[in-house]
Amino acid sequence: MKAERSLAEILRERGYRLTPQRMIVLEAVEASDHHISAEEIHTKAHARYPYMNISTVYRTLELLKELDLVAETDLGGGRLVYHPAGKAHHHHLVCRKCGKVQDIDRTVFERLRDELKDRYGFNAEFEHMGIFGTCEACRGQ
Amino acid sequence: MKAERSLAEILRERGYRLTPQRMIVLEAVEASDHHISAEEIHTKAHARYPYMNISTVYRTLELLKELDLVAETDLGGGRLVYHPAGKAHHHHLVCRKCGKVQDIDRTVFERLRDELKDRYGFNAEFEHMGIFGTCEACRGQ
DNA sequence: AATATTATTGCAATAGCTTGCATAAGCAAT
DNA sequence: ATTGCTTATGCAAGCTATTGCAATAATATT
Repeated sequence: MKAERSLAEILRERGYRLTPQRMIVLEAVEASDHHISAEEIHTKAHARYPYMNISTVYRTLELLKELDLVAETDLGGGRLVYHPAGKAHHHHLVCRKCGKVQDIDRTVFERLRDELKDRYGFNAEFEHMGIFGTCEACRGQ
Repeated sequence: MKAERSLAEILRERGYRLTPQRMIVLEAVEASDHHISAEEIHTKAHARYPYMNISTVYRTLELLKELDLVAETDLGGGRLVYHPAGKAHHHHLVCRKCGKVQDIDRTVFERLRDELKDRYGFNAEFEHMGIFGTCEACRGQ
């Protein structure tokens, strides 16, 4: 059982402040059932709370990433998308042809991580990777 | 021995045209000894040939990627960089702390590629990946 | 060599995201 | 509750990259 810690608590112990904007951005990401873009977050958040600027949305997302509350992924389409961090699936196979996104387990990267560590002493961050390619259905063009 | 095929030839057999702009962009990438940004390419190319617009540079780079003559990589810093394709090294370990970039062999991704293929039927493109993390020297902060 | 066809370019507008700076507001101490 | 310190926000400007469209230029045909 993981203790639920409030956003206020998490922020304050690092010297950050709780603001309505931060609460609302986080809630918007958590409320969304799909990967949501910054623009969508802004639209939703602004409807609830008019004092909500797009640059604040971006800055808040940056902060929530740092706090490991939100994850950012590039699924193509020229915009980054966001979802709550800490879910089971951690990577995304993105088909260039049909656009389908399949979520996969993080474990597939573990062997590669180890190899980069052993061979180059490099500590790679493989989190919420968008992996582009061609899905099974689209194989033969 | 690989036969050298001219740019004109490669373009024409696909229905594309040879233009001074295309020649000069390709030469700028090939002449550069490091990863070069679109803006740098534009500056160099414009000096040689005044009829050279930044949007043409971007469109030409897109084309040269498709022709496998040029590779694009995200090494951070908010801009994409380009280099001639088909060199031995294919991926790049980018240290978030000191910014050092270490080029590595493509083979490290082969096992992962196979695994994604076997488990999900997914044909992943792992080419010229920028892999972010922490290098050996920066390990202990 | 001139003409027709169609790919390509330049320009300007636009999209997504970031940043500097003055103002506003959260928090701690009184 | 008020004050003071410092973080956070809004605004506007700026950066990298993309796109629609009219003008231009490369190729194939005559």
